[in-house]
Amino acid sequence: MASARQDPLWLEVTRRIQTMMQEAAMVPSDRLPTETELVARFGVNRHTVRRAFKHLEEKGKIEARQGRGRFVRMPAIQYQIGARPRFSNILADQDLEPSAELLGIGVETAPEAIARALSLRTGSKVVHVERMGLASGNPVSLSSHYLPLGRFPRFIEYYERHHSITRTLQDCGVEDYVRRSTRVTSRLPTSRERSILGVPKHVPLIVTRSCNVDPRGWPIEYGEALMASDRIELEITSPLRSG
Amino acid sequence: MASARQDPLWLEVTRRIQTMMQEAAMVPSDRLPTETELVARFGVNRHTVRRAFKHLEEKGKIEARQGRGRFVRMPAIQYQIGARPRFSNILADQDLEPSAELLGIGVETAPEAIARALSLRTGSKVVHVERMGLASGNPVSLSSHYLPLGRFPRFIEYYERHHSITRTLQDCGVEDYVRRSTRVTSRLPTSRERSILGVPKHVPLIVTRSCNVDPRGWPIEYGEALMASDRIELEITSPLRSG
DNA sequence: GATAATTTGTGCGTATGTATG
DNA sequence: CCATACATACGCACAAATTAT
Repeated sequence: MASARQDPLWLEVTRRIQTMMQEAAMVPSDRLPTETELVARFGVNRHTVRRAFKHLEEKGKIEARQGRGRFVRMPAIQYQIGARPRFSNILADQDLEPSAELLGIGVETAPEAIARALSLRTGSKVVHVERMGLASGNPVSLSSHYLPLGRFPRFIEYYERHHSITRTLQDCGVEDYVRRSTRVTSRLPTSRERSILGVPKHVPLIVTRSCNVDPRGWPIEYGEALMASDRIELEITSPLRSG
Repeated sequence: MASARQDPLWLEVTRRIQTMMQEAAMVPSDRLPTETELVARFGVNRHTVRRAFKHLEEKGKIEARQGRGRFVRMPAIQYQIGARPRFSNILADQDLEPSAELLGIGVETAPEAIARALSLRTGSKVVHVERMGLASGNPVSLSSHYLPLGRFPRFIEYYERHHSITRTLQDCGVEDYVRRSTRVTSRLPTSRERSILGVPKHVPLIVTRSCNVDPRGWPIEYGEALMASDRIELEITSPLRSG
C-alpha cells in the first residue's frame, strides 16, 4: 500500500495546493494564494512552495505573472481519454492520490441498453458496481460499471478482496482491456448526485459512457461515469497518423 | 409527384424524420410517431417510411419494438472526435445537411490563452471567425476559430469567397490539418448563447477547445465550440492497437 | 382472463427508372 | 434496340407483440 520511501516534501506541497484548489472549487483565471501565505499555512520554506508551484506550472495547471500573482489555467483535473481507462494512473500522473469508495455492488438484470452494449441477450444478468472516485480525498466522479455475470461468475467475491476493477478482472483471467468507444454528453445533477459529489445545483455533470473490450475484442465492461465539470475536464489527444 | 430524382425518396424521408426529432428536441427513450402517422404526414408509402426507419435503426439512432413503437436511442447527432475535424463530413455521414452561418469575422489581439495555444507571442494578432453550425437548417453549434494573422494575412479576403475554413486554408497553402488535442468541459449557456442556439435554460452546453496543426505539426487554428447537449453528443472511438 | 385495437414485422405482387452489355 | 439486373416506390394481406378495455 504505502511506498516504503517518503515522497519529497515539495510533492506533498503540490498535492496540498491541488487539494486546496479543489476544495475552494477554483476555476480558470482565479488567483491563487501568494507564496508567503502558503509558506505560513504549510510551515515550509519558500523554495519548497516555489518548487511545487513550478511543477504545477510545467504541468499547465497554473500560470505565474510577475508582480500579479499565480492564476488557475485549467480545472484541477484533466481526465485523459486514452486507450486504457485506468482511473488510478490518470490521477497519479497529475500527482493526485487516487482512491475509490464502493457505494454498491450486486447482480441485476441488464437494462436493454447495457445488454446491447455488452452484446448480451435481453434479460441477461450483469454485475453492477457503483463507485465514487476520489482525488486526494475529494470526490470527483461517480461511476457505474456493468460486467457480464456469465463470464465473471465470481466477480463480486474477487472484488471484495481487491477493491479494484482492473485487478479483479486479472483474477478472472483478463490480463488487459482497452476502451473501444466513448460517448460524451452532459446534464445537470440529480439531488442524489449533488450530495455525493458535493456540487452546486448549476454545475453540469460531464457524462461518459464507454465500452471496454478484452484483447480479443469481446466487450467485458460497460461503464458510465459522472464528473463535476468545475473540477474535471476531459482531454483527448489524437494519435498522430498520416492520411 | 414532385420527387427530387437526385436522392431517393426514402433518404429524403430519413432526413425529415431527423429534422422532426431535432425540432421536437427529442431525447433518448422518447417515442417516435408511428409508421401510419408518418405515412399520412409525408404522403408516402408505408414501405418508404419503413426503409427510412430501418436506415436510422442501422445507424443506431433509434430502436424498434414490435407492438410498442420506435424509440430514440441517441441524441440526434453524434459529433465524431477524430483526427480530422470536418464539420460537413461528420454531418453528411449521418444524412444531415450541413451548413454554417457567419456571425462575425475580424482581426483581434490574441487573448493570452489563445496566443499560448497557437505558440504566438503575447500581443500577436489573430483572425477571429465566429460561426453558427446548422444541421438540416437547425442550429447545433456555436464556434469561435482563431488563426494567426501573421501566417494567413489574406484569410478574411479568401474566407468571404468560400465560406469554409478548410477551403480557405487550402487557398492559403494548407492542404491538410489534423486535430492535435481536444479538451472537453461543460457549462450552462449565457442568454446570448441560448438565443442563438435556441436551447432551454437548464440544458448544459458541451464545450470543446481544440488545437489543429498542419502536416508539419505547426498550430494553425485554435477553436472553441459550444454544442447543445440535448441535440448532440461527442463520440470518441479509440483506434485499435495492440499493447 | 379474454378480447379488441394498435403497432411493428414479413411476404408477395406490380410498376417504373436506370445502368450494363 | 433489346435483354437483363437492380434499386426504387406503391398496394395489399396477415403474423406477432403489446396495450387498452
